[in-house]
Amino acid sequence: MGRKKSFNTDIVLEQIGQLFISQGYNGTSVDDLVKCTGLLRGSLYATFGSKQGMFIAALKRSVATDSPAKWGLLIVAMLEVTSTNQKVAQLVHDWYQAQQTENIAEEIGRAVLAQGQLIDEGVNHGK
Amino acid sequence: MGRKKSFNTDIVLEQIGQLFISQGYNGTSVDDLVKCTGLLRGSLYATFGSKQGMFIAALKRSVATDSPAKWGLLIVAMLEVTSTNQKVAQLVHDWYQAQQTENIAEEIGRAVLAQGQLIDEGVNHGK
DNA sequence: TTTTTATTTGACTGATTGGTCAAATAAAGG
DNA sequence: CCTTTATTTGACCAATCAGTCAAATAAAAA
Repeated sequence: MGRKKSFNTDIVLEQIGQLFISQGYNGTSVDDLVKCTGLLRGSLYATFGSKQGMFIAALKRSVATDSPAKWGLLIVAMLEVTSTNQKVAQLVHDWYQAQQTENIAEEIGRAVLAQGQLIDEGVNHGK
Repeated sequence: MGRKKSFNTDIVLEQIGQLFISQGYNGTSVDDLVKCTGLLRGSLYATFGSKQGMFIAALKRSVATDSPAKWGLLIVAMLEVTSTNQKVAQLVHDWYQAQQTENIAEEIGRAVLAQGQLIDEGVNHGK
């Protein structure tokens, strides 16, 4: 019943996540998200409710699907969103508790260095 | 000659650095910096030229004095500033090259986890 | 076909952003 | 004291921000 959605939510969340990773949360405007998804503001707000809703949806999906984007979004969350958004703080906390990765700190650190263009991501770290 | 500065630049840079660390670069407005330093916009701009100038001055000082704030500012730089500011990219790059810390990635990762309130900073990491 | 429901469209808003600048103020030199 | 130089003050500005909403559109239900 009613009109059909004209886009694939998973693809849109992928695009949103990539933009948040490359520009940060506060460095990304809703206008930026409009341009990168090809949707209009109204559709984005109708679907996700708010900018924080867009971020949370992208973060949830990346964690749920264990996407590689997960690390970037979790880092952005910890540095820019956690302190002002309880829902995100909870999500990150829950992820951390369920975490099995051997050395999370090192994994995160290398993602940060890669974002800063100091190392190439995915390169095997020499002892 | 001329009027004397009414503030201590080192103290102001310390305050600015702390705010950038806790709120991120784009999450911190010049109004925020005005409030936290007690100076007025005009004085901040007369001294540092721009918001980026304020960040760079705080980053340079923290690296030069090897302040503990160094890690937080370098992380904010890598995630939010490096990609749009060549001067900051150069500063971060130069720091990385001169770097001697054994496992930088792990050090950075733990600072990120601490910012996200997932671990306590300075706690000795159990194997 | 008509009604009902869901989505799209994009113009609009009030608040906040980084940055400017003329006037006021204070210190030193003559 | 008067001039010169440096800093402070805070009102102001255009641009951008996140968010809203009435109207248009499209699909299913009756």
